[in-house]
Amino acid sequence: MTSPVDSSMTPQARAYETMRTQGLRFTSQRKTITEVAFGNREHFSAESLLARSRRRNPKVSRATVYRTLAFLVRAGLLRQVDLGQSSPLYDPNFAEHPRHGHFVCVDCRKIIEFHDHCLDVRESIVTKDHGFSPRRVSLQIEATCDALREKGTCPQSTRAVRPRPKK
Amino acid sequence: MTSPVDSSMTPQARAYETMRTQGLRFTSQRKTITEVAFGNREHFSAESLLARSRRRNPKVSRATVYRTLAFLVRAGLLRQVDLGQSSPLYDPNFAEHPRHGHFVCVDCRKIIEFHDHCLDVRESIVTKDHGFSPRRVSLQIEATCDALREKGTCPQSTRAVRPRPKK
DNA sequence: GTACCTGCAAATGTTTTGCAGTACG
DNA sequence: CGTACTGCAAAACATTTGCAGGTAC
Repeated sequence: MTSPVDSSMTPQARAYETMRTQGLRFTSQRKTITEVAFGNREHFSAESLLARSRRRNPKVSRATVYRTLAFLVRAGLLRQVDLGQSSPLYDPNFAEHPRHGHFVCVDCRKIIEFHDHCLDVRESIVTKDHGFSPRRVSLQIEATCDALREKGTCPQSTRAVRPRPKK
Repeated sequence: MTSPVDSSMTPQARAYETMRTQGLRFTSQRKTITEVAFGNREHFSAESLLARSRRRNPKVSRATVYRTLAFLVRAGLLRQVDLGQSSPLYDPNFAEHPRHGHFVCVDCRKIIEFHDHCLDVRESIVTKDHGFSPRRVSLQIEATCDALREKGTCPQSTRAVRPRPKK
């Protein structure tokens, strides 16, 4: 559930604000974990979040990482996405782009985010047709990169790309 | 990868045929597990598949269930779907309806399958626009059941429904 | 000062694996 | 008959939890 926190703020600021609002304590561990989680746009695993957090603040424990991840997901700031890895990833771009889907490149395993308004509309229509009201949509497309197959290099392969603006 | 086995056969027959083609042995355990997996259209967990298989054939072990599940997924006959449960489910309808998505009712947790050709088309276009060729699409929509909210009962709630025919 | 939070380590739950014995073809 | 397959139990993981001590407020 999204809390009633100003959505124009950065996810990191919203996390702090939500803690304050709910009377949760602002510990150095929570600060570090939140900073690292929203420090860039990459998707990350719990384990890599722990490793990166510990580099900044050795006091961070695995248990606190899991507890903070659960909080951030509950707060609607982070989304757990399952892209076929052994453990789920967390998507820090969810709060700012709640409707994007993911391409997973079958060749290089890179994750590319995308958004398409027509898909949103059609998904909503189909859902209504079946007597439901949509709450959360999760679309993953495993795909091969055309440029990679033709030229042997994958132009997208550097890192996750920001979703295109809505048309 | 789908093997070069006649796709007009039932998934169960295709499983046996694939075993034969690959020179794998046709054991009573594999027979039981395959029968149970494709015995109805419900999605199931590894653990429930084990329980149901053992009811028919006490010789079935947990290890063999996991090994056979991996084989059936590799053969393209079963699909692992992650619908937010603690462990993944397996979808026996995948071979016959490879393009369907899933509604997950937020209220009753029931899983309803659906298919929409317009979505297929739009997904394909979006993927191509980004320089990819789609291989596998996975669409889950968490939703609330309108009838449930209005009348207190969920008409869909009996069991997974077969996808609608393409329009 | 006192909840609330944390780290630790043990518990949990799921899936995988090594190995000695079994049975399919 | 040989080799692939199986069951068992242990191992390997990922995640959660109980509890004693620490700390934000």
